[in-house]
Amino acid sequence: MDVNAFATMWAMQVALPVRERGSCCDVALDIKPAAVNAAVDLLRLLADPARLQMMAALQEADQPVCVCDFTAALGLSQPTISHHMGKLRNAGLVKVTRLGIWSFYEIAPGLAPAVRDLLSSAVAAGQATAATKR
Amino acid sequence: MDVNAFATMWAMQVALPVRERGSCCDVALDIKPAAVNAAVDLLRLLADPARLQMMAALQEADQPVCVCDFTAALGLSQPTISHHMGKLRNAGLVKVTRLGIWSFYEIAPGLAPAVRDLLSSAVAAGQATAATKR
DNA sequence: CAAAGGCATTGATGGTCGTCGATTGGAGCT
DNA sequence: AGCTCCAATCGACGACCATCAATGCCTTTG
Repeated sequence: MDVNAFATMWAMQVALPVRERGSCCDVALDIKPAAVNAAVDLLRLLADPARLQMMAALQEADQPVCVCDFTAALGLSQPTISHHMGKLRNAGLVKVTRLGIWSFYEIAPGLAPAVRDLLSSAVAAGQATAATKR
Repeated sequence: MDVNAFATMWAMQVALPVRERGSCCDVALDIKPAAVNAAVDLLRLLADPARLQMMAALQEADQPVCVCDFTAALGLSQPTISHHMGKLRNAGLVKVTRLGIWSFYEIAPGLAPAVRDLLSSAVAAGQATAATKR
């Protein structure tokens, strides 16, 4: 039942189907708290321009990417990039391999497909809303 | 090319394919800044336990949901719920219809499918990572 | 009309996070 | 050894945000 049917019943003075005055408060929050916290942590990790762009670039890159590449591409200082990478690395989203002086980052091999889908959906949704907001 | 081939070439003292000392900094950040900002805004909206659970509940609900339902279900004060709902409403994610003294919320009818996919992916990724972290 | 209930708004507060400068630790080159 | 380069860590500052108490608006009920 949509809200139009709701309003129609209201106009017809028909009793509300479930809810009456004072009989509030029954919603189905059927997601486990642990899953909610995990989802929120993932979303907060991606909810940053630098981290989102780095993750998107790593997902489309066919080679591991050096840190120094990101510093110039994003216009951020090296400690900031390292700080963001540390968060992604600590969360298990990326894998680092030190090679000589450089540190090369790539998407973690064992990353859950759902997380990859989340990343893809995020960029797709961003492009969609950016197109409509124009 | 994966990082193993990278390391192999390094051990064999083969010259690095593209990168040499001092020739850093070339990555493809092929996402428009507007899309990045839109995606980040969306992610930050969903990166909150209350908002994520409310959006997930609205997406699975077959009826518009009253505000008072969320206040009790989430254990938050009424101004806090209203504050979160104001953000979701301002972003165009939900639609509100006042009916008497109650305000009923539902997913915005014209919401882009990509955004719905993002929401679904978020809960799926949260459940997946919560299962692996166990 | 007066009272009560539900929701939105405001103001204030405490905590979190992004950013950068400075420093440290390695690794290669001379 | 000494120098240079890159990356990670530390400390600090500034901004943003989630939360709640108080208030006001609107609607319904008595």
